[in-house]
Amino acid sequence: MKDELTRSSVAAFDRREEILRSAVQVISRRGHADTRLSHVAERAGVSQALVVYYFGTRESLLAQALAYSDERFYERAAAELAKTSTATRKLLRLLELSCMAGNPDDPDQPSWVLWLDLWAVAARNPAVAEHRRKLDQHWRETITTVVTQGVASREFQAVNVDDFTIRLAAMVDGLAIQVALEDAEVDADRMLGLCLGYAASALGFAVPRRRALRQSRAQSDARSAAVA
Amino acid sequence: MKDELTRSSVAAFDRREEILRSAVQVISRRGHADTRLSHVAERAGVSQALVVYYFGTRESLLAQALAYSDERFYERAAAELAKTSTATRKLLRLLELSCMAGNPDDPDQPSWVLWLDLWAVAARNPAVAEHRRKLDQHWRETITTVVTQGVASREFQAVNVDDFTIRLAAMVDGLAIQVALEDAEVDADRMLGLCLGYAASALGFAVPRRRALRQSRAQSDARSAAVA
DNA sequence: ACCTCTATTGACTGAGCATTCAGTAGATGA
DNA sequence: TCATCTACTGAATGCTCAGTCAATAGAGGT
Repeated sequence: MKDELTRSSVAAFDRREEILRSAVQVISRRGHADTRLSHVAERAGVSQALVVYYFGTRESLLAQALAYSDERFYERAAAELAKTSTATRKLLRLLELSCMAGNPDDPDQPSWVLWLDLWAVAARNPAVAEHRRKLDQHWRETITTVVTQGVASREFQAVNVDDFTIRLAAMVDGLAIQVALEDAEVDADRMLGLCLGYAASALGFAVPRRRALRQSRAQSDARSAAVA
Repeated sequence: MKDELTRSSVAAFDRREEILRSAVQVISRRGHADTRLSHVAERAGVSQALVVYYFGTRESLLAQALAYSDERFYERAAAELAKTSTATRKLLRLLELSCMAGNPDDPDQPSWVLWLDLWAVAARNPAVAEHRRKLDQHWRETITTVVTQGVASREFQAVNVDDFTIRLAAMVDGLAIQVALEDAEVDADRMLGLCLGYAASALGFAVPRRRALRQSRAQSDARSAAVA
């Protein structure tokens, strides 16, 4: 599959993305700080010089890789939301997506570890910081929209939407840290339960029984297996 | 003040801590990844070789600096708690301490930026991960103890203490990210308000009017000024 | 007076790595 | 068939740094 594309003469526009995907994987495994151009090149099956050819500098490559990774996540979330109708289901789905901390090897399912790097990098790199700010704002707007819809449709009780959104987003981030760092108490399932519980009690809706990560997990495991 | 100690013949045991403090400051400013032994040495006013003499490797120095920084924070928090009696006041104080994202130059008041680095490093370095896990557990136990006390004394309504603790801790971490990265919506005051609001509604106590960060801020500003 | 131990340094080195460069192979088009 | 452009490479280049080493100065002990 890969080789065909590589050999094909028109595959040029794929290269860039292929390198980005490789970079995401390498960063996930080794961390932003320990990611070398040579690692990325090797994983992408190209020369180190080509990576520079496309991205100019290492810093630029890494920044774009980080951006690529979480943009994919938001795209996916948006797509899922569009397929869902009621606000309650939308919120549920949003939280489910947030709680699957994918294995670092599947580039389509970004792992939370990358966020840890993103935050650390954003703390000193203004360009990355700006990008992160935008993504975060976008994310909050997504939540806000869903909640507002739910309040309007009487699925949710009236709340201060801004406060709720910021609290929920923060809780997700905070729990994600625990999951990413493999805390003994908090795994992905617990994380989902805690987020769901908070949202349900703040918004006054009932949590559907047995809404665990089973289905999503099975799905993603299948994909990982297929890839490997 | 510094010079006397440096010149003194018995100051040897200070060196180590002095270097650690310098490392904390450099990491705060430049980030873990961009911290060089030479920077730390320069700031501590010693030779680069001496830093290696005390800490062996760069990695070891940085790990110990991170550890040093947040241990100081917990020590301070514990001391403050001991001075406070009612559970409500204890919780208030805990949250206030969590919400002052100190300026990176004051090593006694660790800034949240360091946590971002700590998390990113912990994701790949098992030793750091282990240390972080312990600290986090300790932190949760602190919260749990206060809440349990409050429930027992009827200051708080009965809750699932474990769930509450994890949620609150996560919320603090998540909001801290925003504060550290200078989000437009969330600054330290807003952070405190949101945490306080959540705790108050979950535990059913009343938030004291006008409990902002003013006093703590003034205090810390004064100290920073004195140091500079 | 001599030894030894500790804290400290300046100067060195060698590895690792991003970036540069001079080129090649193939496609496109005139 | 020649010129040009794009994708791509291998091999240099040169810099940055962590870690080594041999040496010194002073303190304490004998």
